[in-house]
Amino acid sequence: MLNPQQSFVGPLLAWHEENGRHRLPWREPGRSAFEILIAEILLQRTTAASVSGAYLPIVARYPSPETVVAASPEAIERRIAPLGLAKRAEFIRRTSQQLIARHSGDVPRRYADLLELHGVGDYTARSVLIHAFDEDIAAVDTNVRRLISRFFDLPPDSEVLPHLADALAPSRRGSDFQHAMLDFAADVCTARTPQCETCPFGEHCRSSERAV
DNA sequence: AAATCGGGGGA
DNA sequence: TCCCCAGATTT
Repeated sequence: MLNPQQSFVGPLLAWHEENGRHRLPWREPGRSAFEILIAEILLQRTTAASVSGAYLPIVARYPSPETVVAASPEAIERRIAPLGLAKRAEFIRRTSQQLIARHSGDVPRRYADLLELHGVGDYTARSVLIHAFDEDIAAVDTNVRRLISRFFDLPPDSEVLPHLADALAPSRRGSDFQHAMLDFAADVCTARTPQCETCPFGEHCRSSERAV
């Protein structure tokens, strides 16, 4: 019985290197913490494919909290409306106000400070820490929950799942690991018809014996 | 704890 | 048509 680093993390990172969605615009090196925060808010309950079309014009027009606050709320909402959940325009506006008032316009590096931002919950706060500040932790969204619960044969609502995901995050590769879990769950370990036949985990997946 | 927000895409 | 999507806020 291999340990999870050998049976899960290693193959997952290898799969990601070959098959990951590396061209998504918010993953480009050099993105500011604010641009990453905006991406994570736009990605809430919204497919990466959908956000990828709208992201570049938005961060080009609103690259900083100051530019958000200076703009009209209606103009921001018009750009977000095609993605659904249009109240996220107000989330972004209020969060930008908070960043200016309490953090000198910068994105804070502390989890507790991030959580206080309007529109930022546990997942988004962790995502910013992972992708903007290189923390080796994990963020459990619907994709990661599905992947981990299947691979380790745990109930999807298990409370150990976030702790397990954190423990699996490899040193200095938290961002790659998070992207790998998201991409693999979106492309192979999908919600409806997972591609178990071609899954690189094979029988290491503890759900592989059974219909998933 | 449950309701609500939401348009877009895949099966 | 139904289900799902890098969740969080409100009730």
